[in-house]
Amino acid sequence: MYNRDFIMEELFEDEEGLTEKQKKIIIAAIESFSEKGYAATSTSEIAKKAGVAEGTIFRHYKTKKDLLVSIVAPMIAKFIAPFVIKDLYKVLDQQFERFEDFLKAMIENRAEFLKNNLPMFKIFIQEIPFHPELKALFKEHIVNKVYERFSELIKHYQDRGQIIELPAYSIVRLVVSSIFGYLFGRYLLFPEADWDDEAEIERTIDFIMHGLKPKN
Amino acid sequence: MYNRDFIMEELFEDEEGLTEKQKKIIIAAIESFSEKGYAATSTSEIAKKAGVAEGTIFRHYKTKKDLLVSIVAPMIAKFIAPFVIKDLYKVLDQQFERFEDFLKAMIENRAEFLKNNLPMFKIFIQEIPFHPELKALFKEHIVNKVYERFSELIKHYQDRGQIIELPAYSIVRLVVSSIFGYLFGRYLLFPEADWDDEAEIERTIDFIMHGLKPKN
Amino acid sequence: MYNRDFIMEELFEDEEGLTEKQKKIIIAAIESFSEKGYAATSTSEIAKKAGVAEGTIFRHYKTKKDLLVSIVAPMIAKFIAPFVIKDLYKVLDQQFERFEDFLKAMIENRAEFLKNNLPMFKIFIQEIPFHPELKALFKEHIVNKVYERFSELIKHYQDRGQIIELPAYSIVRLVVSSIFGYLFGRYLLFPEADWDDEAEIERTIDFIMHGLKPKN
Amino acid sequence: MYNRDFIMEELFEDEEGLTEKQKKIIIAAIESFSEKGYAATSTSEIAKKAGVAEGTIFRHYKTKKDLLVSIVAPMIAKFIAPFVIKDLYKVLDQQFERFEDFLKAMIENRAEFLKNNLPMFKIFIQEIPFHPELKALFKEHIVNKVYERFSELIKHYQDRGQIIELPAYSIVRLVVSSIFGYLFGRYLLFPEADWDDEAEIERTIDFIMHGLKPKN
DNA sequence: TATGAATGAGCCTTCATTCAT
DNA sequence: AATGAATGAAGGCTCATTCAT
Repeated sequence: MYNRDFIMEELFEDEEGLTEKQKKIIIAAIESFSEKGYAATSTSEIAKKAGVAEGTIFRHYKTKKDLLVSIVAPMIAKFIAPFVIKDLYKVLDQQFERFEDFLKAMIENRAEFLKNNLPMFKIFIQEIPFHPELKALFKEHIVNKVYERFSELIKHYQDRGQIIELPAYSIVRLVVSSIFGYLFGRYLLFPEADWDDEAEIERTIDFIMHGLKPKN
Repeated sequence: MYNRDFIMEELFEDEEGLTEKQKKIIIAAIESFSEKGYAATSTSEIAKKAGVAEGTIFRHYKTKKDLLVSIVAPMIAKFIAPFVIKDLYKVLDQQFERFEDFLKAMIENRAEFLKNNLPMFKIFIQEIPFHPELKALFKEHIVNKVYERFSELIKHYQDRGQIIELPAYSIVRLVVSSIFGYLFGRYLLFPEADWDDEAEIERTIDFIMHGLKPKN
Repeated sequence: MYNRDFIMEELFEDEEGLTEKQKKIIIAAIESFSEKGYAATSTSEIAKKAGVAEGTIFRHYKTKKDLLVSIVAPMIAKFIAPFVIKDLYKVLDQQFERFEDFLKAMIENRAEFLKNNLPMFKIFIQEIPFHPELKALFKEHIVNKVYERFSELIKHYQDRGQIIELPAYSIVRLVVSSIFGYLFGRYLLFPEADWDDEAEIERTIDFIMHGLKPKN
Repeated sequence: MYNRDFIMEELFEDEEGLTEKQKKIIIAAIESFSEKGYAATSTSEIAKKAGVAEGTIFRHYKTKKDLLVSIVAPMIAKFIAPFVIKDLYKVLDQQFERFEDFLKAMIENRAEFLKNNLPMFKIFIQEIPFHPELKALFKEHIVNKVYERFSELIKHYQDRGQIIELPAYSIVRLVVSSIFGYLFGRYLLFPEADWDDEAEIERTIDFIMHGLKPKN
C-alpha cells in the first residue's frame, strides 16, 4: 500500500537523531493509528508491532500524545513546505505563466505527496478535531503561512485576468475542495474502485478552471 | 450550538418507542461522541451527562457500538431521504427545469439539514473509517440508492444540454466535493469565522455551474 | 434427558401453592444451575428461560439463594424420605430377610430416584460446599435422621450375622461409596458411554456383599 | 489447614519461571477458588489476598480461566504421574506380589498427595463439570493414560488369581469408588470428625479385597 | 400478581505510565 | 539506552435486586 522506507526518507530524513528503534516505533504507530484511530490504539500494541519493549516508547516520547504529535507535526510541515518558499511569487512568475499550469503542477506534486503519506494524512484528518495541539499547529501553519502565500498567488493570476474576481478565501476553498474531494474519493472512500487517475485529475482541473473563469 | 429538541424531533420523531431516558442517553452520547470521539468517550461519562445509571445505557443498547450505530444510522437515512423519493425524476422534471435550480434547492435543503444535525454528522465522518458496520451502512445507502438516482438525474440534465458530458460518477464527485467543501469549512473547520453564507453558497453554485458547462 | 413433568410431580407435588409461573421458574433454574452452576447463572437468564419477567422471580423468592434452597431442600427431603419412615425397622424385618435384598431394593429405588432427579442432584453436590445453609440442611437430614436409622438397620443385620462387625459409620461409608461411585460414573462422568446397567448394579451389590461378609 | 510452601514445592517446583508474585497469586487463587468456587471468586479479591495489583494477575494469566487451568492442570499431571511410569508393570511385578500390597501402597501414597493438595483437588472436582478444557484434560490424562495402565495391572493380578474376573472398568470403578469415598468423607464432608485414619484405610482395603476375591 | 425499567456495585480486563534492573 | 514487570485507574458490561405501574 505505501512504502515504509519512503516515509522515513521523505518525512524523517532531517531528524537524524532518530534511533533505529525510534523509527520502528514511528512506523508502527503510523500504521496502527491510521488503521484504528489514535484513541483505539494501545501503546502495547505499537510496542509489539515495532518489536520494542513498552517502556522504550516512553523513553523517547513522554506520553502517547507526544508520539501522535511527533508524527503529525512533520507531516504538516513537509506538506506545506513548497508553499512557504520565500520567493514563491517570483518563481511562479517565471515558471507558470498560466494559473492552469500552476494548478496542475501543484496538484500533481502535492497529490503525490499525500498518496505517499496517506496513513499519516489519515491520522491527521481523523485526530485534528480532538487535539487542540494539532488544531493549533494546523491553523498556525495553514492559515498563517500557506493561506497568506496563496492569497498573493491568486491575486497575481487575478491581476492577469486569468481567474475570476472573488475573495481569495472563496477561491482557495473552491480549489481545495475540488482537489481534496478527488483525493478523498480516490484514496479513502473508494480506494478499491477502478480509477482512471489521469482522466480524473484532468477533469478536476478542467472543472476548477471553468469554475473560476472570469465573467468576461 | 445546536438545538437538542430539534434533533429529537427531526431525527427520532418516528421512533416513538424512545423512553425519556433513552432520549437523554442519545443526546448525551451525541454530545460526547462529537466532542471527544467515540473511542475516547466512556459510557460512564455518557451516563453521568444523561443523568441515568450506567446500566441503563446497556439496557437499551446492548453495546457501546450499538449506541453509536443507533445514532448514525437514522442520520444517514434521514439525510438521503429526499433523494430516494420514488418519483424524484418526475418531480424534478416539473419543478426544476434548470440544473442550477435543482442544485440550489438541494444544497439549501440538505445544508440546512446538516447544519441542524452537525454533531451527528461529525460523528459520522469521524467514525466511519473505523467501523465496518457504518461503512456498510453508508455504502448501501449512499452508493446503491442515492448514487443511482443521482445518475439518472444527471443524465436528465445532460440530455437537455445543461451540463457537460462526463461520466456520472465524475460529476457527482465534483459537485459533492464543492458542496461538502463549503460545509466543512463553514461548520467544522472555521465555524467561528465571519461567513457570508448567502454569498458563499451562490459562489459555490456558480462555480459548479461554470465548471460543468458543456463545451459546445 | 429427564422428564420435566416428572420432576414437578415427584418433587413439588405437595407444594400446591406453586403458581404456574413458579413452576416454570423452578424448572428453568434447575436446568441452568445444573448446567452452569449457581454462581455462573444469572437470574435474568432464568427469567428468560422461564418466560417470566425478572421481577417475578423475586416476588416468589426473596433472593437468588432462596431459589437455590427451594430447589435443593425438597430434593434432600424426598431423597431421604424412605429412610425416615417411622417403623422402618419393622417393615424391614418382614420384607427383607437378607441384607442383600434390602440393599438391592434400596439401590434400585434410590438410584431410580436419582436418575430421575439428576439435575437437582447435580446442583446439590456442586453447591453444597459453598452454602452453609445447604450444608446444615444436609447434615441435619442425612446425619441426624438417615444415619441414625441406617445404624439401627446395620445392627439388625449384624446381629443376624449377615454382615461384618464394623462400626456403622464405616459400613455406611463403604456402602454409600460403592453406590454413589456407580451413579457418578454412570450419570455424571461418562453418561455417554455404553453401560450395561443391570450387570453393573449386580456387580456393585456383589462387591458390597463380599466386602462386608463376616470373617467367620 | 494445608501447607502453602509444600504446595509450591510439590506442584510447582519444576516451573522455575514462576515469579515471587506469580506464586503469591497462585496461592491466593487456590485458597479463594477452593473456598468460594471459581465463579464466585473475583480477581480483585485474589489480587488483594496475594498482595499484588489486579493488573499483575493479567500480566501472567491472560484470563481468569487461564489462572484456573494453570492451577488444575499441573495437579492432574502430578496426581497421575506415578501411574504413568513407563515400566510400571515390571516394577509392580517385583515389588508387589499381592494386589493387596499394591493397593495399600497406592492408596497411602496417593491419599497423602491428595491430603497435601486438598484445596486444589477440591477446585478440580468442583469446576470440572463447568469447564470443557478441564474435562478434556481429565479425560485425556485419566482415561487415556491411567486407565490403560490400570487395566494391564488388573489383568496381571487376575492372571495370578488374586482378584475376580470382571471387566477392568468395573474393577477400576469399584476400587476407585471405595478409595475416593473414604477421601471424600475424610477430607471434604466431615473433616472435623474424629477419624481413626489407619483403621479406616485398613477397613477400606479389606473391603475392596474381599469384594474382589475370586469366586474360587 | 406480574411486570420490566432502572439501578449502581462489582465484574474481568486493558491501559498508559513508572521504575528497578 | 532498553527492558518488561508492576501498577491502579478506568473501561465496557453484567448482575441481583427494587419499585412504580
